[in-house]
Amino acid sequence: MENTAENVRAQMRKGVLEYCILSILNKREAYASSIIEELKAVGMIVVEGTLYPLLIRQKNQGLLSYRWEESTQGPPRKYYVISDKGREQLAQMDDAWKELVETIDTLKRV
Amino acid sequence: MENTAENVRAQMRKGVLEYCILSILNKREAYASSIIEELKAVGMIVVEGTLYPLLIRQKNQGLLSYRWEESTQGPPRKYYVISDKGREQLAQMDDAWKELVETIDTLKRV
DNA sequence: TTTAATACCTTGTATCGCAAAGTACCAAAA
DNA sequence: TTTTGGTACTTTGCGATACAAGGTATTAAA
Repeated sequence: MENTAENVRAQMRKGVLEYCILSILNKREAYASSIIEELKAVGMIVVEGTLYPLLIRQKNQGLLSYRWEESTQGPPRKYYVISDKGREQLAQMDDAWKELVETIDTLKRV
Repeated sequence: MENTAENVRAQMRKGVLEYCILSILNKREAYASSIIEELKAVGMIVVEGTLYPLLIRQKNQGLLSYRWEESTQGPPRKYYVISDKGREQLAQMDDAWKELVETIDTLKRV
């Protein structure tokens, strides 16, 4: 049972990923590989085996829909689009996130 | 599969609990029930079935030690104390937490 | 037609938090 | 003395999440 710096980060990310996905899709449509790229760019490594099931879950919950689009460089891409319900969920998550940040801040101070 | 506001909060807390415990114990020694009280006070409900195994895990990792202390009102209490290794881990977690907060912030903006 | 790149998907595993139930100690009331 | 209620610690079974690893399919270039 190791506890590297990487493990610590992975641990902290738990449960926040869903929030990140909705946040990304709230800005623009995207397909899985591009989402992974964006997350990697901000230092949040996510692997395919994590992302695909997550997208399917959110789609099944009605938070997302998707459409196929041809690519000039490879197989067709599944572009995900956030739904009204997804935006409601995102608003809730924004609140929950703010609360969490404040909670940690309070805990450290008092 | 419901998605109430409470579920959203519970989701977000995942993985952050360990950080909270070390943060609390870095301020002062505490026993499980008092830790639950403190977390409840800042709006972070945690139940016994979650906290006790977590404390045992952290103790087994050498992040904490404990000592028994008599109570005037009930059975003896197991006071947990953070160790040097625990403080190192906490420092790593502080960094990881800051990074995560910045990451989310970046994701929302760009 | 083979190879490389891109993209999507599935399976098995470990871990985490929760719900629920159980054990034990102590003091005050019956 | 026995019972009751409060406090505290512990365990078991479950559902959900992320990861590792491997698989399938499409396209274009060699």
